[in-house]
Amino acid sequence: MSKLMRKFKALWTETVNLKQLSEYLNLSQTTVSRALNGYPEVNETTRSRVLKAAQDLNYRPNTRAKGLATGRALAIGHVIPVSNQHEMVNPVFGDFIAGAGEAYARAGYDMMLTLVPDQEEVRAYQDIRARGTVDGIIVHGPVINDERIALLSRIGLPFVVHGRSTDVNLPYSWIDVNNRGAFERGTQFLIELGHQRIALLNGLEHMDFAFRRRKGYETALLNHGLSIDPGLMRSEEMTEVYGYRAAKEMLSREIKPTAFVCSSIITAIGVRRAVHEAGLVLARDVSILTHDDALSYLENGDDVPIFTALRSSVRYAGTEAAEMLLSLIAMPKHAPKTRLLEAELIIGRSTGPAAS
Amino acid sequence: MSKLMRKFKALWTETVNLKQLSEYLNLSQTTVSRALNGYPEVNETTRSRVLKAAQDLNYRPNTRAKGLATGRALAIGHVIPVSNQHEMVNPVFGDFIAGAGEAYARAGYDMMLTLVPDQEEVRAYQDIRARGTVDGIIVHGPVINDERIALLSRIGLPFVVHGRSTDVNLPYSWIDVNNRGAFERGTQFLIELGHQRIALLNGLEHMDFAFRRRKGYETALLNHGLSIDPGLMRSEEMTEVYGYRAAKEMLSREIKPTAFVCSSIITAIGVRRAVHEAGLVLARDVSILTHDDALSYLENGDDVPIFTALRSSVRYAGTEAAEMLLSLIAMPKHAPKTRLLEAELIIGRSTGPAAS
DNA sequence: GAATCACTCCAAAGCGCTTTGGATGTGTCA
DNA sequence: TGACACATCCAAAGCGCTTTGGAGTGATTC
Repeated sequence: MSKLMRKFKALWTETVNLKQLSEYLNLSQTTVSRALNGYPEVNETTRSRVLKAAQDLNYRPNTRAKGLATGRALAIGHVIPVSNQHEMVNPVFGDFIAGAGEAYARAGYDMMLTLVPDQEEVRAYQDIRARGTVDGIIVHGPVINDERIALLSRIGLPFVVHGRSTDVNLPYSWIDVNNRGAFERGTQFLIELGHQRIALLNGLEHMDFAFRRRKGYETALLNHGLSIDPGLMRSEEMTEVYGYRAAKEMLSREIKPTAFVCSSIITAIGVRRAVHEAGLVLARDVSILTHDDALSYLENGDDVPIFTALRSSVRYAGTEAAEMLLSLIAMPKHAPKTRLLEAELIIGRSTGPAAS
Repeated sequence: MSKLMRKFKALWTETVNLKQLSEYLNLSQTTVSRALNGYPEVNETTRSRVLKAAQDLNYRPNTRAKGLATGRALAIGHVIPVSNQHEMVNPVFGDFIAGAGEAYARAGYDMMLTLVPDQEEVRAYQDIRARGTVDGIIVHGPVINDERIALLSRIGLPFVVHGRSTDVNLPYSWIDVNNRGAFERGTQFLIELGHQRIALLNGLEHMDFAFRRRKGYETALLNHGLSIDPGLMRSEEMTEVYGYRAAKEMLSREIKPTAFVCSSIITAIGVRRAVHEAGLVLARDVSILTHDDALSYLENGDDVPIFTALRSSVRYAGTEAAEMLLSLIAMPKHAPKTRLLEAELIIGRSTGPAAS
């Protein structure tokens, strides 16, 4: 090990910057930078010298400086709306992030999180844009007629929506599950099992996904000549207690529903609790069908699914969304991309023919 | 509106930078910068002129440039280890982040997420340090004798651990629940109800929290002259199916456990399913006690808790961790801070006297 | 032999901000 | 009146990188 190298080696845990690296190599910063970034105008032998030295001295380019110079941030923002009334963190978020994170890691991008109270949305997005910390963002939790879409288009920040927004007519990029189709299919499945009184325990219906699910549910009922009974429909934050309470109430009626369609496994678990407590048997007396985001910590059984479910991996959606956004950033003038995922109907042990 | 102002107003959705702002004001960049950052050497009337103009022109300092100049990133990193064997995203993560995010927002910090495969940890942390994207990090999911702590101390990046690491003797900052104390107390509670055969469905015990919980559980047993039966102890990823399977197996034995201590509500839900399926009645035939992270989407009932639980809000822990880290960054030469949170014992409807 | 070219390399400008080290003007005191 | 402090402002350097516009070699071509 040369003297010079030792001198630099001493800095090992410190940060070596481009200047130091180029001094060590007796090359200009220009050449070193080009060698590292794969530009052609540098001799291959020098390039490998540079690469070796960078490795040895543990060189990492400073992200901020690089960003300043290139105008790109090499980071993607995830903006999660937090409502003051509903202080709930979307349980789906962790898995989505995990999926997206993989894609970012592959592409060398960082992931930036911002929690935005829903009154401050406009301000927040402008902030993000102006401060230039990210090259694009993923929009979470779209509602019906979501104004963020117009805003983001206007300020020209690339974005992909996880979900869609009914009543927004601008073109924009999104990835979504076919919620309507899935719930129509699921409901139909129950109808074909002979169920006539099917309850819907939906999420908050100003959220676009929940709105679509209700449409699907209603479509199936109408298609089979069943009437839509508002008394059998609920729309709330999808907690366990919500499922429990709603089911308990409905099951205490004179005329009970024979099946429940839930928007979340967690809610379905609550329904199951109410069913047990009422002394009823699942799949025999009462059927449950639920949407299943295939969350890693909440898998729906294993070989034998617990609940009959409409399954769609939110983690996969995360990876896909990330990749869509990255390619959007790479080709800014490209038309918006969209992607509709189909949910799979999984037959589990929570459904059976309607009790006669 | 002046001509000049209109010219700038046109840029509204564009970004106005310091130079443009200072030209608009006929002031130097220095003065404008100082005015905005509250330095004393600027006339109060000019300062308010500047502030007004910044507001009008919608000026936001570019984060990267600011970071380059100041050496601070104004961002905190959250590093989540992802194991290849266990592709699970910690369900606790969302709530923790929500809590931390609040603190960051108040302090004007951004939040940066990095998913790190566990073989690449050393490299990843050095990367983070060298690239300078964050001023400090929160370490998630500490294991026993976690080598990240030594690494981070060595490279001199401020950090706070969410949890602790047994067998690490360096001083470091952490915030943790008193897992051992909580599980000792919980187990003792069951013993006092007359339970003798108490099963433990723990998380993965190389994780520090799980290790501590087992210690607490064992301590309580030993304190009351009960023996430790490895046949009643499990250590796995805390899923619903895990709880179900383990409980189902144990309840099919000749000599059944009369109570279960679970490390997660999700696992407890699985146990409950097995209990029902075995035709047993909760709290009468079998008791369940669980740790409860008070997750927003998985609340343990409402006024009447479903499960008797050791409750500790992970969201609160997030806020506290963030604030600890921020103050650590503000005062770098300060001694490490530590914070031990006590879990609250909540009596729910899942426990009762041991069946005789 | 001069002109051209490809190949390597470099000096310096610039990204948008902070901050150092003055410069200028104003008031105060002897 | 001059000396000094104080208040207010500015020019320019610097943060670590990329990138533009050459410069210096040999080798090739006519």
